[in-house]
Formats: sequence, C-alpha cells, structure tokens
Amino acid sequence: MRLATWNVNSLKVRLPRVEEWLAYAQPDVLCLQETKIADAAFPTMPFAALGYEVAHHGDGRWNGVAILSRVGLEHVTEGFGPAAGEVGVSLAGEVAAERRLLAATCGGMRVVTVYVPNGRSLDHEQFAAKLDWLGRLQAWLATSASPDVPLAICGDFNVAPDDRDVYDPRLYVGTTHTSPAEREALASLESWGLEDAFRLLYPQDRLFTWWDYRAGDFHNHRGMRIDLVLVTRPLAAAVRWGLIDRNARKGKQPSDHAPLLIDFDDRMAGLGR
DNA sequence: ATGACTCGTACGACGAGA
Repeated sequence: MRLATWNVNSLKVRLPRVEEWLAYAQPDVLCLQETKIADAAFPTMPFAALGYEVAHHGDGRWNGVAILSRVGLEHVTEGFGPAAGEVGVSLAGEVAAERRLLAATCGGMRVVTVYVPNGRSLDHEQFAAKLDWLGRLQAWLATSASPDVPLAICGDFNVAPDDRDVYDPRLYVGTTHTSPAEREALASLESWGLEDAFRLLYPQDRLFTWWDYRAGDFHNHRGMRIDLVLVTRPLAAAVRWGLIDRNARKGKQPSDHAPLLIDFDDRMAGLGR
C-alpha cells in the first residue's frame, strides 16, 4: 500500500499537477488538504478516470480536505461529528464548521486527512483555536479509534515536531509551528499510540515538506517539515519506504508544499486488499 | 536552472497562508 499526503493550496489551480503526480507516483491513497473548493465543485471525474474514488469535505474559499483511493473507500466520516461539537460558536462568534478533517477506510486501513489550523501568531486567538483543535483531534481518536488497528493520520499539522524540522531554529523563537505548546500538543497526540512514519526512515535534519514561495526559499533550502503521516503500531512495523517528493515543488504553479508518500508492507500491516 | 509569493474574491486591493 502506497499512502500519500499533499497540501495542494487550491485544487482548482493545482488539478493538472495533481493528475500528473498521480500518474507517475501511483499512490493507492492520496490525502489532500487546502482544496479550497466546495463539495459540489469538486473535480470527481478526472480522478475517476485515473481509477480513484473520492471523498471530499469542503465549502470553498478556505480549508477543504479530501481522500482519493483506488483500493476502496468506505465508512466516510466528516469532521469530529456533532457529538464532539463540530457545529458550535467560534472565538470570532461565527459557526465553526471548518472543513479540516475527513476519515475513510481504504484497503483495510483507516485513513484520516487533517488540516490543522495555522495559528497565525502566539498571541492570536487563532493560536488558542489551533491548540484546542489538536486537543479535539486527540479526544476524537480516543472515542472513535484504537491504536491497535491500522490507522494513519495524514496531513498538514502546521507544527514542526523538533528542531531538525526547521532550517534555522534560532529564527523560529517566538513564532508559531515550533512553540513548546504546539510541540507538546503533537507529542500528546502521538502518546495515544502514533509514530511519525517519515522519522522511522529518515533521522536527518533539514528534510522539509513546505517552503515559502517568497525570496527563493525553496531554492535555498529554507523550509519546514510540517506535513506528517502518523501511524499506529501495526502500520509502523510495516513501513518499508517513503519520500518527500521535492520534484512536485518545482516547475510551473507548484503548491508551496511537497507531497509525502509512505509505502507499507500489506501482509505485515494486516491490510486486506 | 528548482529561480525570487500565491490564492480566492472580485475587478481593487486585501485577508490568509506559514
């Protein structure tokens, strides 16, 4: 099973790049974030033509998450669900039905695609909302999943797990993505029973998934590793190979994120195909 | 060259991204 995740920063603009990438990377399951499109406008047909079923959770303009699968797509659930207060009042006083989480079962694996709120700055109300969202994710896992079955949470976590994951830790003091509160929230989530699949393969520093569009950051290797695949123990034991595909960050109209892919040994993971 | 921000909304800047 080849599992991949990619923050595409608008599926409307990125569709040709995503189609091209599916054709050469051949993932069995691809999780998308920041589709920035409404469910009714989601391009189902081009993905069907490539052999993928799709599930999407988005309402346009901001956010939006999707799962593409060619190994089955069942038991789709959107958001944290009404029991966890998905529909409620945000800090800004608006309905907080943001489309940031979608789950499905694909080829025997429970797949969750997430787009964690950015946080903006440490003193912004959106920063508190980011920590709250990570807490809700952990609570949702505790009530609706088990660390003993094959489950992967894939997406843009907007947190660089440790100092290896930024190009210069000194420049990130006092900023989001690296603060102790964010890293502790991520570590707490992992303590439920998740491992960072990429780190099982690569211990090195400066292997990034996101680079700012500005100032030639990509070309000068100034980025962060904020896109993660977190897996339960049965999957962690079956991780065979993986890659951040920097080629997808090059060329015309790239996303500012590169896709991350992880290959699992199906038999070792207990995945039914 | 991998190359110096991009996207949605809406038609003029501006909020958001990270």
